[in-house]
Amino acid sequence: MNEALCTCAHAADHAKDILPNKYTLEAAAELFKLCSDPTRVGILCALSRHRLCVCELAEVLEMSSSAISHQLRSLKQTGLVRSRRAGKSVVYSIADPHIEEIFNLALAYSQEKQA
Amino acid sequence: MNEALCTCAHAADHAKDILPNKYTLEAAAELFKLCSDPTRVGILCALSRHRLCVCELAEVLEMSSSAISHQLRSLKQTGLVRSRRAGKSVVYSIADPHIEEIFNLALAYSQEKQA
DNA sequence: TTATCTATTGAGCATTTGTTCAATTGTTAA
DNA sequence: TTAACAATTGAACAAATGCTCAATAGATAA
Repeated sequence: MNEALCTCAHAADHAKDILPNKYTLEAAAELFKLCSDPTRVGILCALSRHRLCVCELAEVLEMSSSAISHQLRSLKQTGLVRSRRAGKSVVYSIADPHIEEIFNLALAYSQEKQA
Repeated sequence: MNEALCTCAHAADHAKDILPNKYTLEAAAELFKLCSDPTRVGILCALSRHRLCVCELAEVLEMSSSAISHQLRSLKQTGLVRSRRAGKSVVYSIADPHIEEIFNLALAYSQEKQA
């Protein structure tokens, strides 16, 4: 930040021009952050095949309902999942198919690279 | 975890069967985590157009070389970027075009949603 | 050699994150 | 109504994160 200006050739000038603004960078980071935790990845992965209630998700991921519920909260707040009450249960599903596409692409990549 | 078993209908059984294993979920999360910080998003975004050295990146993103260098370290360790020394400078570039694709998809989405 | 520019590294520190636990709210059935 | 199941919430706390600052290393030129 408070450093002497770089004396490298200025490809930087063009890079700076085309860099998306701060808010776009933050929005993209925010989107990725939602997928940056194994628990949330598991939730999104499970929901991309089935609508599931909280306790089902808890069972699938072998975690407490409370932990799942906390994570669902962030996913819902940012519009990645939606919920609907069904009797005692609350059923969650993926809200944005666009996200699902990006998500599955990355998941396939990870699965492939692992092998 | 130590809770009474869910008595919901068992769509959970199938969901559990097709859920990728723990390591795949962690690998996917790890991949997303690298893109989950505005600084790293900015770095990847800039590098997807130009090869740039550390101090150029510092200039583009208006941050200290030290901060940039720290972030480049994680990006390099996980194989998203590569580096090459060029005189006093070290020039970084995107290592994996597959990642670039996923990344740009998410960036476009964020940019669109913002408008 | 010394001086200068560039990059990396590690310690320190404030902030954020993800979980557990306990309490509470919603819904249904006895 | 009361009891049981399902979900949410908030406090607490350990772990991880991302920065700054200062020291160090690498490369080049005087």
